[in-house]
Amino acid sequence: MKAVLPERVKGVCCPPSMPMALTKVDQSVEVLKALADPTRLQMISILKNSVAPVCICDFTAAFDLSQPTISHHMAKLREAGLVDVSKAGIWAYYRLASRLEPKTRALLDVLV
Amino acid sequence: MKAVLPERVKGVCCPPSMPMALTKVDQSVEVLKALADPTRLQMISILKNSVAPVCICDFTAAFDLSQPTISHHMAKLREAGLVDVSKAGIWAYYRLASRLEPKTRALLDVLV
DNA sequence: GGGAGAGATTGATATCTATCGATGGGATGC
DNA sequence: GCATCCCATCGATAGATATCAATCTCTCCC
Repeated sequence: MKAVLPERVKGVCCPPSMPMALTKVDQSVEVLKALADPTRLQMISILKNSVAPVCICDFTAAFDLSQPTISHHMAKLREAGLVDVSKAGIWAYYRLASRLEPKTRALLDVLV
Repeated sequence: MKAVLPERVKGVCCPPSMPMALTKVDQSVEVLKALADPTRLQMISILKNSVAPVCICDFTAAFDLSQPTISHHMAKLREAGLVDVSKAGIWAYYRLASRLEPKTRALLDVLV
């Protein structure tokens, strides 16, 4: 359990190299922020476990939140590229995005 | 591409069942919130790619942020159970938590 | 055309979060 | 003991976020 530590002198630090490209960090953070909310994570979970697109009115009925708030959360998921929307008459149907990045797909497979 | 939609009558919604337990949702959200920040995601990436524990002074030197801010971010990772700390004299060394939940481990494997 | 319903947008507000300066708590070394 | 260094914590503040009421847009139906 004893790990090898670098020789260290007072006031001298050894800045580690950054293994992740900054663009990749920002992309991942955008997706993580979209998922880091109980309502949105449950929405994604529901969509991932649904074979058919889900009417957003069903989410509004299921959660104890106002209609604008549900719409706001779904918009966040849309902006992050996680869901696609299709209109059918006066209803809006959402589903998991069909063209997800492989890494994002893997992330959702682990999460939900 | 045409999906089968449920028969729908005005004003009648079909609340979907919640596939995720609420406790699991909250646990996941806590980890996701800890990771949903560029600085913290890079910290985790660095720790995951390091064989030896990393002195927090090295993070302070690497990022363009004040020492209290670096300490604050690392505390967030600590509170989420993602990292362990060990003191060596006046230095604090951080490493990826040894007893990570399998799901959390899988999450990090996908992310970094 | 006009009324009604679904959903998105806007505006306002309260809460959370990231950041920094200042301070405190140990450990080291003189 | 006392000065110094590292790191955590506290206090304050600016910016981001979640939430709701009100409004707007679009579609459907009479």
